[in-house]
Formats: sequence, structure tokens, C-alpha cells
Amino acid sequence: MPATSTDQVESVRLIDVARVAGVAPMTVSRALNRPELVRSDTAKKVLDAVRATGYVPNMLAGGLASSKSRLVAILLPTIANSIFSDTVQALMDGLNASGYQTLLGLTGYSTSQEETLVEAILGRRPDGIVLAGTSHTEATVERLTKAKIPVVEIWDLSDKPIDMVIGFSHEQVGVEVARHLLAKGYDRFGVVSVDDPRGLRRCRSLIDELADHGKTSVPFEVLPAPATLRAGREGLSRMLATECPQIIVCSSDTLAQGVLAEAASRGLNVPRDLAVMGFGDLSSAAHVYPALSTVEVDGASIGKHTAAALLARFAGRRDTALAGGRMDTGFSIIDRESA
Amino acid sequence: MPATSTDQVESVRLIDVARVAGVAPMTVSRALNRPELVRSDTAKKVLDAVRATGYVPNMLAGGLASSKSRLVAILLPTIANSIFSDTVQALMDGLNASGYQTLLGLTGYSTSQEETLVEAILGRRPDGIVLAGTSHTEATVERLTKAKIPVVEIWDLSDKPIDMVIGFSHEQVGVEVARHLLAKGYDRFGVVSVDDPRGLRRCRSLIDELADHGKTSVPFEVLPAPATLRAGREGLSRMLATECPQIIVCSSDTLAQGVLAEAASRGLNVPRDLAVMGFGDLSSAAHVYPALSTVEVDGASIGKHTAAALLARFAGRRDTALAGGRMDTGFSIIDRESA
DNA sequence: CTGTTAGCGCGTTCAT
DNA sequence: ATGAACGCGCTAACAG
Repeated sequence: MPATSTDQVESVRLIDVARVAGVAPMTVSRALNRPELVRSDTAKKVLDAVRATGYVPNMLAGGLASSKSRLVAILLPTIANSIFSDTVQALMDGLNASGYQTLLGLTGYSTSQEETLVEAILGRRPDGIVLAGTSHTEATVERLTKAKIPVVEIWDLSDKPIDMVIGFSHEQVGVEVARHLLAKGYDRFGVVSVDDPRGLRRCRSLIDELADHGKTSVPFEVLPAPATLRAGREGLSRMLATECPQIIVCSSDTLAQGVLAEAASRGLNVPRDLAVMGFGDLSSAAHVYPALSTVEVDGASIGKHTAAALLARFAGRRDTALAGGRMDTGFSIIDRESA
Repeated sequence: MPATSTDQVESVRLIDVARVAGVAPMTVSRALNRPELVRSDTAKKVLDAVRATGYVPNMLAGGLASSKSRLVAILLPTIANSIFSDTVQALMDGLNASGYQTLLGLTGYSTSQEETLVEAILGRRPDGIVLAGTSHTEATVERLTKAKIPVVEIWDLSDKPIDMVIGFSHEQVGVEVARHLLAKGYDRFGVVSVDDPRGLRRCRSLIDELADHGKTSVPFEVLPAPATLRAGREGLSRMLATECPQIIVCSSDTLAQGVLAEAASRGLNVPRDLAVMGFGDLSSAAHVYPALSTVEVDGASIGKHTAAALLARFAGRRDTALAGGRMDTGFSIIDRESA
């Protein structure tokens, strides 16, 4: 079989391109990574040689030599729940545009699994790490601190961030939802949550605030993570077995959709017979179910700011928007029910 | 400030661990990667030294030296749609357990974006690549072929796979749904899809099959990807502006949920006034909305088989379950409506 | 603007 | 069972 010019039995190296282009290997490297340092006509010769040979730079070698991997790791509890999807999308878009790629790790809401993943991932010498949440094992924090790379904790706040934090206060969500609903005159509350740390904090904070206003013993159903439609149905079923709330507050939008489904199958009119409140990002249920109130978080904005903060650091700058290493992106309560 | 024993101003290397353990660097490498080749007492010395120094192996250097990156790349259209989440979860779990990590790439349903990502990702010298779908640019196929690494195309089938394929026939889904619904006596159909290649193929195949049975001019609404609840609402709204179908077939479960929401807001009883059919994986809507029929795909199984196929190849074996490089995981129609 | 030298941190290969 | 020499493919630092 005749070999074509782009056959690649043994992988093409920088030196092969240099030979074809008639320049030194270093010039090829520069033409590819810092084109502003070479004359445009030699750059052209190099690029022609790259195309002719089908050269693909070996970033393992490049990373080893330069101590820059152009890799960012993202650790999430799960991707089953879509709550982080806008964030991840925006983050990856921002990073990709600057030539960075993303290592994904799934922690399953377990800090010990996160610890294992962090150790494995640090072996890749990522240029930065993004963690969902601000609760980690001591070992995780220590390793991350020693790694001396930018770390962004997202979707939460913290008094002592490892490095940078971009998120909002889940306690404040709970408090504001409680006050909002009390102001609307609700008296009998029910809370349904999955067993995820931030969701639980939102719900507990809400329950505490209700207690401060005289509403004690608010019924509270907790289901195993991750949040699914089925968990929402199950949560409402259990709740209605013994209670008769006017409004159900859910730890996430997916859960709220499950509650809506269960309510529908029982012939309940939402919000007349039962009001429902969810929590999620902008692309989710709030704009679809008119009867559903929701706390909305702009997940894409978190991702965008995270990418910007990391890229600023990679460029040796400090993101000016991140005063004190911390940025509160806020949230808003969208009220759709009319009870 | 006094330095503790685990300070890591300059990163700890293999040679540092060797010095502390009183052995040669090579012995440390073996103790870590092939423990069966060293005596257990020297292995212990090494492990103690690793802990004392806080050593984290540099996988860039290791990968360069061994030509094994222990990295697998996954390319998906998006993570907004949860349809792939079970697959990704199962795949990552299987891979992680064997020390592999995952690079994530989002193609946004664009083959040219996929091409760009493939090129960038091949620079990391991944040990394997997983692609959602079997439709790619010529350049993508050529690069992947030349890379000489295991490639798994998932969630679809193909007559000429790049390497391995694990999925099912989307045309067959359409045909079987059509026959199923015809057998149930439906006469007036409506189809709502998002603009995603596989979803469109399912729907077109269904429409063709309906035409073969005399049902021509089936109304067909196509909305921009990704599939969201809102798109589903919009799809039904447009459909009902001019048509009066008995059943709406949707290209995905998320879309179907949007259709359900719109139906509910119009006071339509599902399935009495309007039946709805979705498509998705096992964790989704079918088990929650009793009135919703669904084509169910076991996404977790696809992920599990994909991990197994890759790991078999890494070990130099050929996965026996993958006869001819191709595995059809099938799907099933879950019928919930009672019209 | 371009080339040369040296070495990133590790695993392969061979020797012991 | 352990060690020494070498090179993986690339870029930093310096020289010209």
C-alpha cells in the first residue's frame, strides 16, 4: 500500500515539522505558541509543514517542559441534576476560548470521594481547580493550598475560602424565602429536600426562620440524593400522609417538578389547593410552570465569572471583580403563585 | 515561620521520595505502579516516604515517559439535557475505578466544533475517546483513525464505525413507536422535536412509517436545541394553533415534560384529551407521570459497557461482548397512557 | 528574529 | 529484587 503524505505510523514530532519547514525546532514551537515572535513568512512555512505532516503537539511534553498544563479540573457532586449545567457550560466555553481544557470529576456529594479525586487530579498538574461547594476535608484543603494553583469554590460562600469563592449564601436563601412566604400570609408549611449539603442548609435555614416567627414543628421530608422527579413525588406523598400544608418548599427545581406531578396525579390544583416553591437556575422550571414560585440563581453567570477569574490569574493578574477573593452573585425570588 | 516536614515550596519529585526512603528513584516508581515487583518491606519504606513528603506523582512526566496518559476524553453535545447523565456517570465510575480520568468536551451538536475539540484533545494523548453519536466530519474520522487509540461511538449505531459502537438504532425507535401507536388505534398524530440530529432521525423515521400506513402530512414542529421544558411548551402551543392531534410524540423526555406542562396549563387532561409520548433514559419522567408513555433507553448500561470495552482494550484484550466492534443495547417502549 | 543547549520528571531497558 | 543510564517531546534561557 502506497503511503500518503499524511500517514502517521510513528507519531509526528516537533522536530519532524522543523525538518520539513527547514527551521529549528524552537522556531516551530514559537510559531505555534507565540506567533508574534516570528516573522510572518517563517510562520507560514511552519504552518504549511504542520499541515503537510499532520502534526498534533504533544501537550504532555509541552506541559512538562513549561509547567503549564492548560488544564482546569472541575469537581461536581453529580451531573444528573441539571442545576450546575449552565455553570459548567459557561465555564467551559470561557476556558476553551483561551485554549484550556477541562478535567471532570464527580464527587457524589462525598467529601472523602472529593479528597481522592483531588489527589488524583493534582497529579495532572492542572493550572486551576473549580470545586462545587465550600465544605471539604482538611486533607483536601491542605493539598489544594500546597498546590499553589488558583482554586475557585463555587455555588456557595465561605468565611475562609481556600482561594477564591463565587457564589451566594444558602442560609440567606432560606431566610428570604421564609420571610417572603410569611408576608404572603402562608400559615401551614411543608419542606421537601434531598440529602445534599447545600439543599439541606437552605431548608434548615428556612425552618429556623419560620420558627423565629412562631411556626414551629414544620414537617420536613428528606430524600436521598440526587434530586429526581421521582424523589419529588415520593416527598409529597409522604408529606400528605400525615400533614396538610398550604405550601411545599423544595430544595431544588427538579424536586419541585416531581411535587407538581404528584399534586397533578392527586387532582390537586396548584397553587389553589397547594402552592409549590422551587430552587434552581434560570433555564429551568420557573418559566414553564406558571403556578410554581422559584428562587432563581444565574448559574451561567457563576460559570462566566469563574472562567474570567481563572484566566485573569493565569495571565498573572488578579480579577478586579473578586474583591477579597470573594464574589456574591446573588439570587432572586420569582413569585408566580397567586394564593 | 518554621517549616513543617510537609512544606512544598518546590514540588516534591520522585527523587526526593527516593532520598527519604533510602532507595533508588526507580524503586519508588515500581513501589507505586507495580508493587508486586518490590519486596513488601521496601514498599513500606517507600509509602512512608511518600506520606512524609506529600509526594504527588507528576502524570505529565509519567505519561510522556510511558506513552500512557490514563486519560479518556468524552465528547457530548451538551450536559444541559440530562439524557446522557446516566451514561457519563457509569462511564466515569468504571474508568475511575481503574485509575483513568476524564476530559470533557462539549460540542453543542456541531460536528465542526467536535472537529476542533478532537484536535485539541488529541494533543493530550488520551488513551481512549468516547464520542456521542456516529456522525462526524471527515477530518475528525481521519484524525481519530490515525491516532490509533480505542474510539467508542455511543448512543447510536453505524455501518462503518471508526472503531467500536455501543448504542441502538434511532430509525428503529421511530418505526416501532409508529407501529405501537397505530396498533393502539391513534389516528391524528403530532410530532415535536428539537433540532438535534438523533432526535430528528427518530421523528422522521416515525413520520415515514406513519406515511407507509396512510398517515401523510403529520404536523411536525422543530425547535432549537437544547431540549428544555420551555421548548416543549412552545412546541405544543404552535402545534395546537393549527392542528388537533390525539397524541404528541416528542424527541425527548424533557420536551415531553414541557408538553405536559403546556397541556396542564390549558386544562387538557392527559391522556384523555391529549396523549404524550417521550424518549429518555431510565431515571427520567416515565416513572413519574403515569399518563406519559416513553421509549426508555438504559443509559447507565451504555456507560458501563463503554468503560468495559475501553478497559479491555487498554489491557490489550478485545471485549468479547463487542462482536464486530458493535453492540446494540436496545430500548423499550413503556406504555402508560390508556386511550 | 532565530538557533543552541539543557533539562522538565518520569518509565523503559538493561545490568546487577 | 534493585539500580544506572537514557530518552520521551517539548520549551526556558541564553546566545547570536
